[in-house]
Amino acid sequence: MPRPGRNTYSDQKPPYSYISLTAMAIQSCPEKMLPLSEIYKFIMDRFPYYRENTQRWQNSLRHNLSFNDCFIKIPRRPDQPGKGKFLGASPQLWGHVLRMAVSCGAAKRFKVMMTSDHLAPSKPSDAAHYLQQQAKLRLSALAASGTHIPQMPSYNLGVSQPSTFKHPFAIENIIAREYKMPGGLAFSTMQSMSAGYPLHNQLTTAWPHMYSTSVIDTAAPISMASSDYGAYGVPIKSLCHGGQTLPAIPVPIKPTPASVPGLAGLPTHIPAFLSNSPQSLSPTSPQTATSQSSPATPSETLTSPSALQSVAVH
DNA sequence: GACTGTTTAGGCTCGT
DNA sequence: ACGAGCCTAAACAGTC
Repeated sequence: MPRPGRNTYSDQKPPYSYISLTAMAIQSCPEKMLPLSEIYKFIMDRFPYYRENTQRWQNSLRHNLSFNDCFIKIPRRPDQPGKGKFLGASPQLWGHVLRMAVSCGAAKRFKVMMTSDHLAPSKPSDAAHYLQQQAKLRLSALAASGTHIPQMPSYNLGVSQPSTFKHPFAIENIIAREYKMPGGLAFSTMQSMSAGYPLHNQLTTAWPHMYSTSVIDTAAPISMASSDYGAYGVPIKSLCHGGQTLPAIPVPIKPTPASVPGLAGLPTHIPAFLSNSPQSLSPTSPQTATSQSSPATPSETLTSPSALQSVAVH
């Protein structure tokens, strides 16, 4: 099978949702946040498909970013004039991935997108099974770290056998080709997200005067299985933000509803553990600097059912 | 004026 | 048939 190069996928529409594409762009950036224009650039640079009809897909992308709460918007610093805010990943992205696994929506879409090429020898169900496996691993890891983990009786996260599925469209396969750290660690940007909550990085970058480095979460990175990629190749550990503090400044893109259809069986406090309270995971910093002054409290932002609902494959 | 962000509406595909 | 998820188009308001 030919090794896919940067342009191998050429003009075919990538099997990614706009959410995934945006996540890729954000993760490719060391600051873990990008303005909209840079996200456009990232997508067009890597996916020739998106070099055409820019108005169409960019409008769709903006729609998704606005409609969904997988991303947070970080205001520009006063010394960073420009249009629009910076976009950063929110823990809802993990909920997005988890829900994909639960609903097998990833497999559904994956089947559609991949059956026509030679890139996905795995069964479509493997993607969903793998996501479930990774969700289970994440839950187990959080349990081991002492974080309260609610029961999830409505969801079968158990998988007998982890899949070795790795999609050539995997984010790291795309990003790593160009985003290697000086030390040659190709995936260090991914791992940095798994080791610490990217929001901290985002916020200290955007508002260094507000976010002291003392709030860096020192919780150990969660050890994942050898393969950490879900459907679409989205590296789950980079999306779930295990072991993080939760700055309060980010506001949900849209108000989170009190209840979300489709998550009826899900305990409403699940996002609380996904977000990992500072108390449980940031011993050196019981409270983030601004957790009291934010217009949107972490609980409002991250513990609503919508945190897991988010937007599937958008 | 161009860009950004939000909202509404409709269409398509797929699973139930 | 129906609902869910996703994509696209369009309109509008705000910002730079």
